[in-house]
Amino acid sequence: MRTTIKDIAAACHVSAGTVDRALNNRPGISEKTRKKVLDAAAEMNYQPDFTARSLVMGRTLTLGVVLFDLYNRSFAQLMNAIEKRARELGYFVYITLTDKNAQNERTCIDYLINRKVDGIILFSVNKGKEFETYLNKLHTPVVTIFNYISSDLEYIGIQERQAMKDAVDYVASKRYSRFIYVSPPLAYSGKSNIYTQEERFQGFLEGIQGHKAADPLVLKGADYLEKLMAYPFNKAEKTAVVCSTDLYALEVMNTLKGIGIAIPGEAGVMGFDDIDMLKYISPRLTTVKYPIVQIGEKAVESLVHKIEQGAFKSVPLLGHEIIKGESI
Amino acid sequence: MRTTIKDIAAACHVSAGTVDRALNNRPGISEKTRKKVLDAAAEMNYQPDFTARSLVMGRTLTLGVVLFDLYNRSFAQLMNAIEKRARELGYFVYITLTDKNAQNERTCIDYLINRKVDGIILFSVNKGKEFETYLNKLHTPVVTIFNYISSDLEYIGIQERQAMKDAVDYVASKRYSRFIYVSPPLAYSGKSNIYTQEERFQGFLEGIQGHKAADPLVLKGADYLEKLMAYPFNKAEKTAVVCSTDLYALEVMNTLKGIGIAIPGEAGVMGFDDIDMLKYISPRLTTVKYPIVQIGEKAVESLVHKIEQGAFKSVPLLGHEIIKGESI
DNA sequence: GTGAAAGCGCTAACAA
DNA sequence: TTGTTAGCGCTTTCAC
Repeated sequence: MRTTIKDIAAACHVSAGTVDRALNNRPGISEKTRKKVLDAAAEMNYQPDFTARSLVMGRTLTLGVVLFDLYNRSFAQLMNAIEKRARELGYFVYITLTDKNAQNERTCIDYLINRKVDGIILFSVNKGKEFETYLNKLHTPVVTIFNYISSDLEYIGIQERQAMKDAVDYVASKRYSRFIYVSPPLAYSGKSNIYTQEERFQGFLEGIQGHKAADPLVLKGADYLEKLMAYPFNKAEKTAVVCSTDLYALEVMNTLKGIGIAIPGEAGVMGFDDIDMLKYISPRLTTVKYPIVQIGEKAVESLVHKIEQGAFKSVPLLGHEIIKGESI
Repeated sequence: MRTTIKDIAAACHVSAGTVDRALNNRPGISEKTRKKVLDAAAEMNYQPDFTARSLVMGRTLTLGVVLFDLYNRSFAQLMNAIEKRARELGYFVYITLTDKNAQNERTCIDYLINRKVDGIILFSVNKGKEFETYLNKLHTPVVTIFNYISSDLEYIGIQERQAMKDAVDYVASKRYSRFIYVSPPLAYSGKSNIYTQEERFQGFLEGIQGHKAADPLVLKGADYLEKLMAYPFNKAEKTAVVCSTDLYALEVMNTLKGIGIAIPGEAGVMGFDDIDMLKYISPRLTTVKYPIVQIGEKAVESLVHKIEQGAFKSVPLLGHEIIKGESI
């Protein structure tokens, strides 16, 4: 059996309370007994049982993360940052993946609550009043990232809309007269929380409004590549394909290359995310970069602040930057 | 306050024991009271407290994963697979990232133990007798992946050596007369557990032995790209650059492109891992594919089998396959 | 079939 | 300064 506080108490001929005082640096104990207990604990290789501690304290020193999956590079980087910062602050991390399934997401959150996590970092596909109420009744702090849910909930992210608008401005400065917007998730509009995608789309619309371009072709849904192949690209009127994430942009580039459209000669491609793999891909994708690692870190910090100090450390929307590649 | 078993007991005028019997489908309770309790529980929105249950049962239904980081694509895919399978089997997953720091890794394992995880999936940088003893004293099942530690510990992986040997055979079939091997982690030989890297290297050595090639240039350490640039590539004697992972292969390709060496004209490049990003990169990297998702799934299944049935579900080394690209 | 009581390992309030 | 006691919410044993 593992050494318990009782074993130490017996070995030192003191009570469990005293052992607790020594072990956890609590006041009201003499240096002498403290040392005696500490020595015994070390010798007996005592390791505290967090399960028991959690039960009595009602805290677990654990954060729950609810994410779609780890396929997207950004998610992996995000998760990495969260785990790192959390452990620096003394917290463990439960990772739960929802596969973008709303029902699944609810189950994940429920389970995290049952396991008494001290806080939750939530990248949600759920949204709406009912869900909001549910979250607020949790009595467990939640910080949302990327997909905004409501102003009642702490949120950390970037100015998605402005970022995409800036991207479009940049594209326009390169004299493109026709625009295609690629964002398959928009097909889930209304059904799922795709706030981030919707904001980017709005930013795109606002962006092209400023420039006298033809009505854009908007590609929502999984068949975007087929639609793209049917599009009449032509050198006289250069077309810019603006994508809501780098992954789509890469697919677009592959497809265009496949049908012999020169990039950026005939068509320009704009991404969003600046995933780290881009450096191996040519032409270098022009994209929007934002501080994904910081988002993870700030989310943890704000959440822990709430847990320990009672209030979130509110974080202003973080900045972004156009990475000028060769694809536009 | 959350509804507890006591609340239900009070509401139903029964004892806590009876509620427990009803809730957990235990025998020794009439259908009538069971229904009454279940109804009350549903109505009162009862959610069991895992912390308390864990304390008394000594089990947490939680698996701990110890990984380097999530930067490598394969790790992210692996983690994704582990979480998915684990939750299918009713387990939650603690993710802990070690940054390849041996000390850190020990701390992670210790903490996981204190939190009473039911099992650990370990991708270790530690190794050696002392570490082995430590792991064996844990009384918590451990399954190791990739970096083999000892035959006393469950291990899931592929035939790394044979896989690299096959890769070299394939390369040789393409009439390369000179070989460079790239594996920066080999610089940590002896210091860190780099079993996987060492096996691949051995496979490489065994591989070229069969083919009358000149002594290979082996690039260990972080300066592999500089060394590569200084290498006298020449068209008459084609050189194959065999890399221990795709990430190095991509760096190599970037560097070679940078100095104007044609691939595969002057130099061939061979990878290992088949990360999913390859499909966006040209020339298509020739590489070795292995079932990373399966490794994650099998690790979970074997571990859970051990936890629940008392014995690991021993898994034979999984297969691999050469993906024929255009880089060799 | 059900209730009462003990206890998992720890913390915290109150006595001494 | 120290010991004692009473839980945290649940499971489990043993009476009845």
